Amino acid sequence: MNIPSKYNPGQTEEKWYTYWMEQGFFRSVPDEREPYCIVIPPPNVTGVLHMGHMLNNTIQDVLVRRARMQGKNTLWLPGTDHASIATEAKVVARLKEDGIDKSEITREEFMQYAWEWKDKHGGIILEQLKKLGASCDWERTRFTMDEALYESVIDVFIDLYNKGLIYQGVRMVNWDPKALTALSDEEVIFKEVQSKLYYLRYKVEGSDDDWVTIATTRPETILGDTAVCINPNDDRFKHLLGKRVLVPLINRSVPIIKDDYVDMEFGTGCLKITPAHDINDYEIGIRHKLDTIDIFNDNGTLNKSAELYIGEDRFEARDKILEDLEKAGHIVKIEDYVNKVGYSERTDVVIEPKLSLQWFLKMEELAKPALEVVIKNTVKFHPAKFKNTYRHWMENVRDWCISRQLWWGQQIPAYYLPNKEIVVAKTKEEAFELAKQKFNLPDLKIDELKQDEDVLDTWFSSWLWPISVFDGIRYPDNDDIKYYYPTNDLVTAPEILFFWVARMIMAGLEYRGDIPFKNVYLTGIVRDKLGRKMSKSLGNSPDPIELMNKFGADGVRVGMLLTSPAGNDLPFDDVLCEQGRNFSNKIWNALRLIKGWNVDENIEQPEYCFTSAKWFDAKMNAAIGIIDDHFSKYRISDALMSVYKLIWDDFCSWYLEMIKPGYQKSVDKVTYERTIGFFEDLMKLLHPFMPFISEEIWHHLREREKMDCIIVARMPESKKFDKSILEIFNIETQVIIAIRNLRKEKNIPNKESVELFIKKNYQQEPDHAFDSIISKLCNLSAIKYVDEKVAGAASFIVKSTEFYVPLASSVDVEAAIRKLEEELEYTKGFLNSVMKKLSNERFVNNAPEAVVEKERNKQADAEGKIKVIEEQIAALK
RNA sequence: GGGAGUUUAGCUCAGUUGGUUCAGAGCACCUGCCUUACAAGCAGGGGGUCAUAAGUUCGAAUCUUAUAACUCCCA
Repeated sequence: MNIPSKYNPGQTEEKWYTYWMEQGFFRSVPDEREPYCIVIPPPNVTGVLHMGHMLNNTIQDVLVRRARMQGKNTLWLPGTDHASIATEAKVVARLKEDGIDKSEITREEFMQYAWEWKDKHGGIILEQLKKLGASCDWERTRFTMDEALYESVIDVFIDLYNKGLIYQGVRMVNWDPKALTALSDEEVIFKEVQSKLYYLRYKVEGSDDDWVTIATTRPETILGDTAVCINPNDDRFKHLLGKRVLVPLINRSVPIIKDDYVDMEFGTGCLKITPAHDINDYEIGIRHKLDTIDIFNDNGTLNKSAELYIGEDRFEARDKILEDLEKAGHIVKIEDYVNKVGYSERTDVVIEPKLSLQWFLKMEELAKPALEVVIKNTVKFHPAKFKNTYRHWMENVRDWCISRQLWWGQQIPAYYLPNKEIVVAKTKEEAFELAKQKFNLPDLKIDELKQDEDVLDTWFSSWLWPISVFDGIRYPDNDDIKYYYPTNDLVTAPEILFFWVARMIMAGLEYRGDIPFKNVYLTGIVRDKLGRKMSKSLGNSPDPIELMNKFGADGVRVGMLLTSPAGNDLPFDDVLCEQGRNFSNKIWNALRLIKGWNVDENIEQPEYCFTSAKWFDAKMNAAIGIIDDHFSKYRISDALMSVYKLIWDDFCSWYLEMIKPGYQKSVDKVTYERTIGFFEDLMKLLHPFMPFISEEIWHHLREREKMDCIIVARMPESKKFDKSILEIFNIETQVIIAIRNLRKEKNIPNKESVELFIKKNYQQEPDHAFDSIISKLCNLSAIKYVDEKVAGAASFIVKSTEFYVPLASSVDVEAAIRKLEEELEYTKGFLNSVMKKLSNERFVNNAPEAVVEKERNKQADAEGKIKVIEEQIAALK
């Protein structure tokens, strides 16, 4: 057999992915088996694969592959969302390149362009996920604008409207003047900006020279002022109460009011109130029944209500008004000031707080049960610390603004009548009939109905995802939804805990009467080595595809998982993937070793092989128990590390070395078969983490039938095992390590065999089980059990057993004594600490029996050892 | 300003109801080895006042309180 000494993942990975697809191993349809289902957090159609997706989807694939190997009917359902703002921005930009302005084309034409764009670019991420090994059922790929999902969104809107949960209202929204749409709070990024605080003076009405000075960062908004406000406890301004002031330049008379909101320490203690353009001012405006003057157009230019600078951009207007205020003598002073300004996540322009008519969904009633299921652990969060954050949000939830001033998305099914009334219905025809009936308008013509121009927030599609992908909104009793819902696990980032996870729980409870998933695994954020978030602008994100080309998908998967406990950020470093690649190579070489052996059916199994196999069997079963436990707690990194150590340390470094036949010797059939069996089980344990190399090895180990693939093999379960052999082995390894150290110290090459004498003390019976193994690993020519100390030999002590290795060269007695004395001192100190506990009556009386018993054992061990050491020292002297 | 979380080896993190030699793992580091599977490797080794202080307890990395630093969410 000619296997290269370096594993080459590229070809192997592509080969197996294709093969799995051909055999339909990812496909799932309902049957009698227990289902296991994950719906993918739909990536945005505008995106390309980044490190966050890599982490997230690697974890999902691990869970899915494990479930599949546990014999469950496993479905990982892939898909994408339409990302209305981001996609529309891309499409608009593309049209602009072609010289087309969005305002010049119809909605239908625009939608056609958008669909073309989506068909061309929308599937990139999903294709990239295949390279990672994602075992999704691609036949079930869904998109939030697919007909079924689109209609589900509309149905839900109508239903919630009819339940009185959806309403239209004027609200202060985050307005993006470039995208011309409202944004949710989560889509606004606050940045610290070096700006100025302008102190402006307003003349008191009817006075000659009385002035009030206010401070503002946005002087252009004074044109929308409708009051000046002071704190009721502020004695400095008491004399002003009841008076009015004139807004500079336009001389609008506005009242002076008092409100607790005003911070007496900040600025001058006088606050200008612009209800149309500041959320806090808006609330004060409501409390004091102030006028609201909106001075901006939707695109951020000033409108007629501003009286001045009409048609100019808000920032140009700021420059101009400052000049004019200066000339008119209204500027008192200007200070440097750092404040936080909101920017649009999508277009990066400064957000304008703006009053606008939007559609809202009432949250309070929906939030209550959604909070309860998390508090009661019906939906479990991993890690659980996010429960607190979730509760805090759900208890302070605000109504959800669900309308967006865009075209790409589900158009709101609300129709306006000439009489300004609104009807909500699925089609224009239905709306027409409804309108005639409801408002008694027999003469109404269908063309007089005008549908709301706006679309729904993308999250208003995503929150239905675990239901709508199975068409469970339109057909609540279909086989798929009944079988797969509730799904099992959801893997996502904590950043979207609220506006996605929470809302899915609400929708699930509302439309299925049941939670959408049982477990939520929250990943961390992938950062660079310096702890910075990966971003395009910093250019600090590696290209996942290149990484996979360099280290193999298996290697990158391991790299992603090695340092990513749930909920913790992952400081990513290439060396992690390198570690993964090296691990692949280690496994590969274990295969090379075993496949290089000559198997001789005529030889008996040697004792050392029998014992080695017995030990490894126990070791593996113990490890399986640990791995299962890690998985049950969603400790994926720990599970991987357990598999890693089981393969590398226990299997390769210990077991294979133990059974490895000598140069040009053959291995017996029993040992060989046993070893192949172990290797198979190890590959099964590894498969969820490293699907490709494990499948490749699986097929090298034996000739297989077409469908006999590891991806559908049964995961080994922990069987009963002999614990005592593990304990004995631990002691034996100490002996082996001591002999290796001895060889190193004394410069005895491994090729040169030595003898080992063992002196048991305290009537202990020799245990020969591992003698042949120690003999092999340490190249001993003989092991002899003796009753007397061996003079002139190097020695060491394990527990209270003495070991002697006679050496050709003379033993340095001084050094030996020094070493023994050090050990004696340490052991005495240890005994001392044990005795302290045992002589403390309160310890003996209060501590549990088992704990006291253990201390007594420690005492006996230490005393025994001390005696042995002392005897050795005496003998040497 | 309000809330939550974190702090253990150079780095990233484990450490369950306080109780085994409990101070751990991986990586990194140091030393010696190209030993017929693997130098992408083998064998061995060093390294931490468990953020600080006080308290509870027979016993504290673990529980309590205070302090400090950092992170996130909300306003």
